[in-house]
Amino acid sequence: MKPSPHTQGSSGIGDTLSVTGRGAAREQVDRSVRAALITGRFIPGKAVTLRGLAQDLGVSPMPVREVLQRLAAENALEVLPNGRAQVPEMTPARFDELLKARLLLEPELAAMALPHLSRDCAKALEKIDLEIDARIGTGDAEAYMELNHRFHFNIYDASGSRTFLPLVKSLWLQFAPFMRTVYGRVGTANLVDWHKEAVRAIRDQDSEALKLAIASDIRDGMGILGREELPGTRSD
Amino acid sequence: MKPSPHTQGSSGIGDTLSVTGRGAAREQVDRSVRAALITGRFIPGKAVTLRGLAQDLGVSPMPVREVLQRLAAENALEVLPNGRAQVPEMTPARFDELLKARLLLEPELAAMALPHLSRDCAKALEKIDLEIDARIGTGDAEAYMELNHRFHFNIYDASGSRTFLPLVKSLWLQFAPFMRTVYGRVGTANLVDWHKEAVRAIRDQDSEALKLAIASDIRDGMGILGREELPGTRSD
DNA sequence: TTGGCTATTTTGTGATCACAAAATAGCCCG
DNA sequence: CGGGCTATTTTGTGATCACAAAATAGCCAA
Repeated sequence: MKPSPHTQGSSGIGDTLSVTGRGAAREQVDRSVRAALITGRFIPGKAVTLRGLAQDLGVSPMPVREVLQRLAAENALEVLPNGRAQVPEMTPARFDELLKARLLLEPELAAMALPHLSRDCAKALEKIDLEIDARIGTGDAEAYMELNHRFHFNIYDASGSRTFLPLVKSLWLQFAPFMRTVYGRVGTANLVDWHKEAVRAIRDQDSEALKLAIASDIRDGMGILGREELPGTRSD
Repeated sequence: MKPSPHTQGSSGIGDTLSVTGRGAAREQVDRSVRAALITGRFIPGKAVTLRGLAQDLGVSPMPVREVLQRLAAENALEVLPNGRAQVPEMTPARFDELLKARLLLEPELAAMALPHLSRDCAKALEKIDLEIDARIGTGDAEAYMELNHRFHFNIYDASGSRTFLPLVKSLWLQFAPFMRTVYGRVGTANLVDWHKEAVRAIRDQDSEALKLAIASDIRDGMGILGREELPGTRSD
């Protein structure tokens, strides 16, 4: 395979998991592409080709088409007038909007999940956070993003929400690919650990404290970067 | 065509608009289905079939598949484990979530749009609102929903947002099909006209007043119904 | 060497086909 | 007349094909 300079090459997306059943191919493609987006393995601005992905995953272009449409609907991908799909490039305005939307929705979603979060869940979250501490400073941005994602959605998923949860997932798909670019450069260190504060709030079933912890975590996580990375100035 | 009792019959969705060009078929299907959803022409719980829609619109099942995937990703449709797609039925919990999400996002989005709303835009909005007043009391729920949608998105679209706007559009696609069911029964009368208040706020470029007007409009519009329609009790 | 043009290849799109699962209709038996 | 079973039809899914547009590579001339 000889990828052209404007298209995304085969970048280790394929996993040879073959489960037979209804909608198996599409589900496999969906999981693979979503995982690739969350960990930032797609380069913004470079086109992801239908046949390329299909070949990488060992399926026909058909299920890939459907998955790409879904991800485009979630604004994880943008389709250009020519029909090519790519991870949209980040702009200061878009970054500000994403931050604002996250701050509005995620603390609320965490509060919704709070009643469903048992002490065992808190234990599991603490374990994830310890893994994050271990990986921090190693510069392994991909592992950090994976774990951070898992921490947040271990909380959010407990909400059982059918409205807020998809919205928040869409937001994560939008900013995650960009974070990778920056974490690789800035590093993941010197983040105040609001995760521990969140775990404490969950143990105490303290809704307001949890909302504050989540909001602070978002602000810190997205505040570190963005400023030096993005061109132009932001007003706040 | 003989629709089975569990599938959506051909319900006047097709419009014989044929524009040639790249992605023309998909765009036509997309517009048609979205319009049908916004005006509540799909019955919740009844399956919408691939081949049925394709035949109604005079295209192959292929572009319909992609559009349905997109709408499923926006939570406008739900796909059952068997692969059938349908408008999800409303539940009290989902209704509350939709209301909460709208109250969080839409006033903010309107405020973002405010600087881009000229005096001419205010005039256009006033015209739409007058049309609404004319149609109110006639019991024409479909026309009311069409105009109300146009009023709100004449504001929202001006924001140029690439994050909030899609989220809000997704929310509208989720509650609109349900509203039709209720408006047909309750009627569209006795709504306090917060639209006029919104227009005034736009003329004055008063951000806080606009946010308040939008929030109040949402609360009134969704408060009238829901309570008597939905089974079970809601806590607030 | 470089700029612009053409030819080849690649890509998205829409249609059609084959297949298996699911839903429906029809039928027989009680 | 009603209920459970089977046969037919319908449906979603994945693959493949044909075509036009777009992108790339290649080439020739200045």
